Amino acid sequence: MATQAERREKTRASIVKAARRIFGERGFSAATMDDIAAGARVAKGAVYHHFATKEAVFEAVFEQVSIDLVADLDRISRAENDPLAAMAAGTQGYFAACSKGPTGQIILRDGPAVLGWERWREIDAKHFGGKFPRALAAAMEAGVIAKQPIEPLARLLLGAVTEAAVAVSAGPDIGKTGTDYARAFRSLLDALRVK
Amino acid sequence: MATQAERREKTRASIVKAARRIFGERGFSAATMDDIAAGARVAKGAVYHHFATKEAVFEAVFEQVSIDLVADLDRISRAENDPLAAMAAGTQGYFAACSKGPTGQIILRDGPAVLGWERWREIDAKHFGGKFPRALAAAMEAGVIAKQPIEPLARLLLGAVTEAAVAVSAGPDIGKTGTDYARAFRSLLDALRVK
DNA sequence: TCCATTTACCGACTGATAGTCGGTATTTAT
DNA sequence: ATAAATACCGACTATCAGTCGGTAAATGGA
Repeated sequence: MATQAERREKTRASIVKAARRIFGERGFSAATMDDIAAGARVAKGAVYHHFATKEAVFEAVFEQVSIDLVADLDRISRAENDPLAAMAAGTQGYFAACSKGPTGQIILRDGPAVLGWERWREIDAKHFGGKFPRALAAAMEAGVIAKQPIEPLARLLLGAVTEAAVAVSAGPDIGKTGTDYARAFRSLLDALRVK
Repeated sequence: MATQAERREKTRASIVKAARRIFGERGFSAATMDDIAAGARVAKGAVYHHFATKEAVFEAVFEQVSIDLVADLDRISRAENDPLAAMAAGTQGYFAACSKGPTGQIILRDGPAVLGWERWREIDAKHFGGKFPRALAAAMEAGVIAKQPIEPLARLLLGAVTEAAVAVSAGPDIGKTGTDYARAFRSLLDALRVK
C-alpha cells in the first residue's frame, strides 16, 4: 500500500540498478531490454513506462555513475593544498576508477557512442567539467600558472586525461600503466607553472 | 569479361564508397546493410561475400578515411620547419577536417566506439598515431623540449587535440572557436619548450 | 574447345530484439 | 463509492544483421 510516488521511485530505482549492472558487465549493445526488465523483476512494459528508449535507460545509469565517481574524486582531491597537486591527484583517482570494470565500460567506452559526443560532454560538464576550469582559475589566481583563457585550456587538459584513462583501461600491455600517464600529466601541469 | 580480380575489386570499391557516404551521413547505427547494398547497386549477399560483418565494412571505410586525412595533414605540416610549429599546424588542419561533416562522424564519433579501443588504436597507430610520437621525438632530439617518455605524453596531446576537435565540431556556441583551441594548444606546446 | 572447379553474386528467409498496444491492477480525487 | 489517473503487464510487430541454397561468370587443365 505504497503511494504512487513511492511505487514509481522504487521501480525506477530497481530498473536503473539492474541496468547499471548489466550495462557494466556486457556493454550497451550486448545488453537487452528483456535482460534489464528481468533483472529488475518487472515486465518490459514497466521499463518503457519509465524510459522512452534504451538510450534513456543508459543515460540514467550514466548520470548515476558520474555522480558516484565525482563524489570519490572530490574526496581525493580535497586532501591536497596546492591547486596543481590537487588536479594531479584527482586525475590519478580518475585513472584508477575508470581503468577497469563497469565504470570504465559505462563512462569511457559506451558513453560517448551511445549518448553522442554533445550530450556526453553536456553531462560530463555538469558533473566533472566544472572541476577543471575552477581548479585552473584558482591556480591562475594564486599565480601558479600564467593567466590565459581558461575554457580552452581546461578542455584540452580534460581531453588529455580522458584519453589517458581510456588508454589505461585498455590494459597495461597495450598502453602504459596509469602511473606512467599520471607522471606525464603531472609533468604537463608542471610545464604550465610560472618559472 | 573482366578478370575475377577486377570484378572483385570493382564491387568492393563500390561497396566501400557507398558505405562511406552512408556512414558519414547517418552514423554507424542508423546505416543499414540494405542501404549500403542498394547504394552500391549490389545484393546484400555480395556485401557479405566481401565483408563478414557490418563492423568490417566500417573498418574498411575508416581506414580509407584515415589514409586520406593523413595525406592532407602531412602536406600541411611539412610546410613548417620548427618541430613544434609543424605539430601546431597539423593540429589546426585536423580541426578543420574533423570539425564538420562525414569525416568527423566517422573518425571522431563512431570510430572508437564501433571498432573498440584496441582495434582503433592499432589502425590509428598505423596511419595517424605515429605522427605525434615521431614529432615529439624530433623535438626532443632537437633539444626544443625536455627529454621524457614519449608515448604517454603523445597520447595526452592527442587526446587534447581530439577533444578540442570535438568541441569545435559541436559548434562555436558551445565551445570556443577552432582558433581559440589552436592558440591554447600552441601555448601548451610552448609551455613544454625548454626555457 | 569443352568440361570441372572455383569464385562472385543473388535475394528470400531466419533469429534476435527494440519498441508498441490493448488490457489489468492499484492508487487518488471527488 | 465511483470515476479518473497512474503504474504495470506481456503478447505482438517491425526492423535489420546475418544465413543459405542456388545461379552466373571466370579459370585452368584435357
